[in-house]
Amino acid sequence: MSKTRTRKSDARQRLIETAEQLFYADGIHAVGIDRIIAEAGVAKMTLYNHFSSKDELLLAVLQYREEKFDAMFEKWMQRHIEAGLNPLEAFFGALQNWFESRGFRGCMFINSCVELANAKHEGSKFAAQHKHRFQAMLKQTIVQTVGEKVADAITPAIALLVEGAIVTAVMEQSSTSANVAKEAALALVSKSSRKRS
Amino acid sequence: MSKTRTRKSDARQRLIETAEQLFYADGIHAVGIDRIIAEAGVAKMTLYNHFSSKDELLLAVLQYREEKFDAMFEKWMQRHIEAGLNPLEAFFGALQNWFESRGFRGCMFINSCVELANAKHEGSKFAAQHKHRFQAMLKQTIVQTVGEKVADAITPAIALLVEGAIVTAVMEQSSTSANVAKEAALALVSKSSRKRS
DNA sequence: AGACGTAGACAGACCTGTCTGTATTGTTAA
DNA sequence: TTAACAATACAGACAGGTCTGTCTACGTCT
Repeated sequence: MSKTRTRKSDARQRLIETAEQLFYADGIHAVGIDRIIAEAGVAKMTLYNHFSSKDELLLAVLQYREEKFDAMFEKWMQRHIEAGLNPLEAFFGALQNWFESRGFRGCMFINSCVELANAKHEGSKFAAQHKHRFQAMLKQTIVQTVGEKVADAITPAIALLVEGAIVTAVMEQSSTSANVAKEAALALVSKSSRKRS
Repeated sequence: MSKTRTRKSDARQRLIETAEQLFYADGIHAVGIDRIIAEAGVAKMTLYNHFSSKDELLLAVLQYREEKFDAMFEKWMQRHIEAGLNPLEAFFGALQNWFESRGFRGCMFINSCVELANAKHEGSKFAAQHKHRFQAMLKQTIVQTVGEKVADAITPAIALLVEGAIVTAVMEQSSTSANVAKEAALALVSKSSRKRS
């Protein structure tokens, strides 16, 4: 309760959360160690006791970000489902919520890949894996709406719409791409369902 | 013809082309002035005589990149059209050519926006404008295939497919997203044409 | 002579990561 | 209850490198 640590490793979590905000807002290269420790209120040696390098901190940040993002997205989707939307519509509703959330600056995993500029970097690998996991979640959502067969056929295309909507939301500083993607996804669903029913 | 300049401003062009390659391959922050001038074989003062800052060099690079990219893309499309594809199919063929080109690392304009992390930066603004110009070109392509009415309705969605395909090609280190986007675009076209014809 | 280039030292800021020394905590043991 | 100890955290100097941008002095072409 005094000015030093309060529990086992409060400092570690504070570092991760601070770094996540800074990396997301300003980019990885633009944020130095000194700024992270200053804003986290932590000594430099504490950082290097928990993480062997900035890269390792970044990796912990990405893992944390994935958990946090997934939880946030699920919550938004749930709200739309409770409002009576079907799962796929709820997905795009959540996407729009995200685009309109404070400080939105695109997908941290895409951004990290771009900044790292090296597919072999652990951060890039993790980002690629995240995209697979996210697409798996999207596929489950589509399965719930149109069944396994149709979902298999159209999930990759809808995933492209989603990625495109994210990038476009950043570039245009607008959330309208979520709706464009939703309408296109529903069009693909209806076309694909008709063909197979 | 000696070891110094050969014409009016050979050095300037060499700086732009060198910086373009380096910025695209490794990112803006990761590439320092010293490296650019070393690889361009130019003195530092020559750079600062032509450009007042790194940011201004970046802007010149983005302008050059747009011209170069447009020319390259047109050439690829033309080749597919000569092979008998319709304009929209040719567009996606060119997209795939791009994804498979040596050193492909996504869209430099998206990447710049991500790295600059500031929508007010001149580079970000230029990148956003480029996207509008590129989408206008895409729309003209769609008009040629399905007419103005349908094009108006589906161009934004197809643009999302294209952006998504670019990002996915980077993340997955694969060009297959070009085909996924093409099939989805054709599906949207056929659905939209049927509805209106 | 003047325009344009080269080479490279330099300032001042910032970067990552190491190191020393001190303070506060919880646990263990007397 | 209190003394001692190990963990953990703090503050901040430091090394060695990189960054952008400025400056001087010199070369080479028209």
